[in-house]
Amino acid sequence: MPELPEVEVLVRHLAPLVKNRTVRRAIVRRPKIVLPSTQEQIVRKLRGAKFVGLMRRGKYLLFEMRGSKGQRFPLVGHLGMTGRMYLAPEKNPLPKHAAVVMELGGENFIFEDTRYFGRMTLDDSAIAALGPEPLGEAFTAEYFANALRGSSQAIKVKLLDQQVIAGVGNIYASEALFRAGISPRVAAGRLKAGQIARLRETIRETLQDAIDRGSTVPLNYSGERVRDGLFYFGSAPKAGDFYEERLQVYDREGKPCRTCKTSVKRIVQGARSTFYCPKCQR
DNA sequence: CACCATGTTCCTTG
DNA sequence: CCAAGGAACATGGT
Repeated sequence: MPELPEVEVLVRHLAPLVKNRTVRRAIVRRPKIVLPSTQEQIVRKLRGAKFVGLMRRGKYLLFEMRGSKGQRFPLVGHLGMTGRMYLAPEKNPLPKHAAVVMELGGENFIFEDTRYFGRMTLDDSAIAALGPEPLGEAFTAEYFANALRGSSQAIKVKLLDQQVIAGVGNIYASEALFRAGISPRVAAGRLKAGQIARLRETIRETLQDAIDRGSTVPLNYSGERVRDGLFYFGSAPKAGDFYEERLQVYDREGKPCRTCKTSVKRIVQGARSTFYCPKCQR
């Protein structure tokens, strides 16, 4: 579920649910998930702590906590590839891959992650290393041009560099390049000023559209499979029963480009799939 | 069985 | 030292 838009939607969903709640007890079922913190540190620090606020930075969730002695501290979450966070009734059995559980009284805050690539840690150093927020003011065309200058790396690969832009992942990188009409294989440093400005725009549009359309997973696990906006590749439930096409190229290998009908191509860059239209993307 | 998967980090290579 | 490429991590779906 995890690129910037998914994390943003999750944060908006979770923030009012956790605000002012107190952690009675924290359980670490998968110690790897809290690294570089230790299981003991997490358990000790979270006992009696209260949720003060919740923000997103790149693909990270930043929980602002107030400890039992009044001290503020950050709790940093990352969903990895398969992480999910939600509240569930305390009587519910814990899911198979529950990595960290916080008992809130009546409900549990559950961080489950089948592949265990995610994080829930007290260490916030990763945040400082991130590039600007693509939807924020610091992400200007000038900044972007500067960040790309001199790089021989393919632009698609460059877009995944969290030190350049925070939050773009493998799906939206392909999507933004399609919208900009730019080939994913061009060296980042060879883009013209106009293309860079255009790509900056399409990155912002792509991410904002995804946020506006809602979540890619069911966010509410506490009821009977309440699906407040479940969709993923290709389609999204709208207000009615209709499904709307969501992605233009990602995971559409061999399917017709929605613009020109040319077959969408899949290539591998940096050991990851890239999808693009060879005709629309020069 | 083979291959693929929304992410990040670490190792190797040049 | 730096940039770039690719494997590793761990589990599940097709």
